[in-house]
Amino acid sequence: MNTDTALAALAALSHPTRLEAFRLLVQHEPEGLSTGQLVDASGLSQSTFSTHLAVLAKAGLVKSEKRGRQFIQRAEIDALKGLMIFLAKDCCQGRAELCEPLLAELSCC
Amino acid sequence: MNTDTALAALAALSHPTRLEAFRLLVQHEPEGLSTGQLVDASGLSQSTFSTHLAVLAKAGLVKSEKRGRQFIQRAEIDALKGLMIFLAKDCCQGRAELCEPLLAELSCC
DNA sequence: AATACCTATCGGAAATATACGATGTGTACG
DNA sequence: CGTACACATCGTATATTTCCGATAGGTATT
Repeated sequence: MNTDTALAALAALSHPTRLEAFRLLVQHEPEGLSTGQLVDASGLSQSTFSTHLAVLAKAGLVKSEKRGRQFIQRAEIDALKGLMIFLAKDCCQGRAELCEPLLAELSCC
Repeated sequence: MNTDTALAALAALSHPTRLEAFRLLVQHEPEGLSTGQLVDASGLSQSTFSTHLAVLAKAGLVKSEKRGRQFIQRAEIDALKGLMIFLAKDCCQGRAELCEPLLAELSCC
């Protein structure tokens, strides 16, 4: 993950609607949710949510798969992993002492 | 870290200038850098950078400490850690199988 | 073929973010 | 005390984001 990709992912997740949608999709891995289900959950208009979804897709955080006449959306866990590694490397580049407590807390889950 | 705090951190880091400044500060832990040094590194005007710095500070990612007539800025590693745990919990909430490969790659650093 | 359904895109209005120079506030130095 | 310095804030112009309704483009159903 390069800087531009990380910036796109951070910007995509920095909006309440998109963060909530992404979290919802992660919770529903690996089955995914249809776009309509996500629209309903968001409470926004269909068109507005569609643009939000496009932002998540462009950032590589969500992939869609055609299923009959609807689209099933799925969270890209690898993209989240990439973003976290990008952030972690900020503090780990040759400074393991900064990262150790981070890894210790992460291993709780 | 609650959702609002995470959103503020994500938004703060989603701008090239602010992400770069934060990474610079992480690299200079624990000594920190003066605001002026950060302004110079950014290439932006002093006032513009000051507002960017305020965003990082409001998100809790940077703390400043008065040092003579200048301010020393320091990265809050704990805030980064909190954000990463917030993101990790999205995929770990009772789904350890999603998180294992993440932790495996993170332990590299 | 006609219709109903699901989602994307267009057009436009309102809100927010971003940038700068100018100015204000406080601190050290002579 | 006066001056130079370090940083924040104000005022303002521009760009971007966000939202909606309306419309377009496919896909299944009848």
